[in-house]
Amino acid sequence: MLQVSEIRANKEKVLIGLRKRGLKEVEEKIDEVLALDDKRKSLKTEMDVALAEANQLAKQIGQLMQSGQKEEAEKIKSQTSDLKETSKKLGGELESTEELLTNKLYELPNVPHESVPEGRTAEDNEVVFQVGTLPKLPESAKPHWDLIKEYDIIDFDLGIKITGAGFPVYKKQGARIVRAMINYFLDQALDAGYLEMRPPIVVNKESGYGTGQLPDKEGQMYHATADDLYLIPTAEVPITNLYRDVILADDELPVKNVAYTPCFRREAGSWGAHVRGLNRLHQFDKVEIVQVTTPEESYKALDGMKNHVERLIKNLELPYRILRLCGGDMGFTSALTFDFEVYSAAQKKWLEVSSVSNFETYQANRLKLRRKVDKKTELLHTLNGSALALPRILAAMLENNQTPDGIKIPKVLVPYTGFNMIKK
RNA sequence: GGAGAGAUGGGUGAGUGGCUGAAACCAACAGUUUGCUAAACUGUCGUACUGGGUAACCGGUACCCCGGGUUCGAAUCCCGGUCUCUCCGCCA
Repeated sequence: MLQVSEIRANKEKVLIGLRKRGLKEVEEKIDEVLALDDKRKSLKTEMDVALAEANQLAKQIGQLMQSGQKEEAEKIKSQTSDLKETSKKLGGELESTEELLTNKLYELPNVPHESVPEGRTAEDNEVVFQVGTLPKLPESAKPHWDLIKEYDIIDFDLGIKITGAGFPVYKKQGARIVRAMINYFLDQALDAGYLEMRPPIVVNKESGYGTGQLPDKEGQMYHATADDLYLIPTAEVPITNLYRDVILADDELPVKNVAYTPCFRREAGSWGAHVRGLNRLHQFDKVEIVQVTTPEESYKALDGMKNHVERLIKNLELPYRILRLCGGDMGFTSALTFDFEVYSAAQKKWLEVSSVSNFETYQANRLKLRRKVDKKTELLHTLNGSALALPRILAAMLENNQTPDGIKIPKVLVPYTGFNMIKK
């Protein structure tokens, strides 16, 4: 969530930024927040005065009682009831004002970085890199949903039987490739200096709010209502929340964590051809990298993460492009996001396989994730990126690497799979 | 699931309703002493909001798991909730 102090100090910048997202009535919303904050402050001041006076009187009564001056004490007691009433009334108003303010702040997305292009939809994203030539497959080339049947490596019908649509069962060489990729991605992250974590894959409400999935995307998460827990849509949620309510020392920074987890997404409202095969699932595997760092370092860290992801995709020998997301397409909590897409040559489609973002202080503010600078506390910056999400990588790999003899496995994965070709 | 115990600052842990934002100890930080290390000594040592000041800083309020209540006054008493631990049961 945005900081009111920031909004106040840099109102113009905030307005310009939020307009880039195509947010309606930005100025009204900002002014409303500022007005509520003013109201909050004056109520607080007023209440503090009343409370201070009441405390003062209570102290006096205590002293009088102890020295046995009961009548004097009783006299003062009668003065306190007014104060009590006013502070109670002000307290109530203050509480409702604060609640309203927080709700308004929850509705404001992060302010995009200045490099974020204006725009509404994915069409407006800026392609910052794209490989020179895209692979051309013969006419007989098959999309991955046909290939997985042919080679019997993923079974959607079995998934439907035991769970439902969008929950595939990986089989035989398919299962082994998934395991190989997870290990390869984790090892690569370890080499890059990330510490491996293995978090729970269900989280409580507080964690949902901490990283901003709640209240914004309530409907996108599976909710285990009996215990009021949520299945994670990404490892970002448990990992970043490890640092909720934490004040980090300088020598603990930067935090670099990597985690493999399954991810669960309801994908309510998704339908049609673009969800075919592995393109969009309710459960999938992902290795996620997370960093916590200082405001000075965070964009350098973002670059580092971007390079890491790029290296992974290159090593997998997949054609790819990098997009700088436009204001309208960027996630609610992000200040700057790079998407990585690989080209899936039989579908002739670009598939998003990674999203690398800097959230600046937006998450840290909700998380209360800070460091000490001199004697003051300061919000840190959080970042994360997929490195990588597996199913679409697999889809592109299957399609692009199909040959009459089978499907080739990229060289870097062979030590992990133990085979270099998927065969019937 | 059954029974019991508990929740206090970075940690351990004290706390008769007013003198407690909170003892003491440990850790941490700064300094003195010291050839170095160690030891000893001195000091600092929570967070948020808020008023004043360029600032160092000074003042106010709140916070002893959370939410209510009693009281002039609550870490302390009462009610409700959450969580943790121990034992038993069940179980990968």
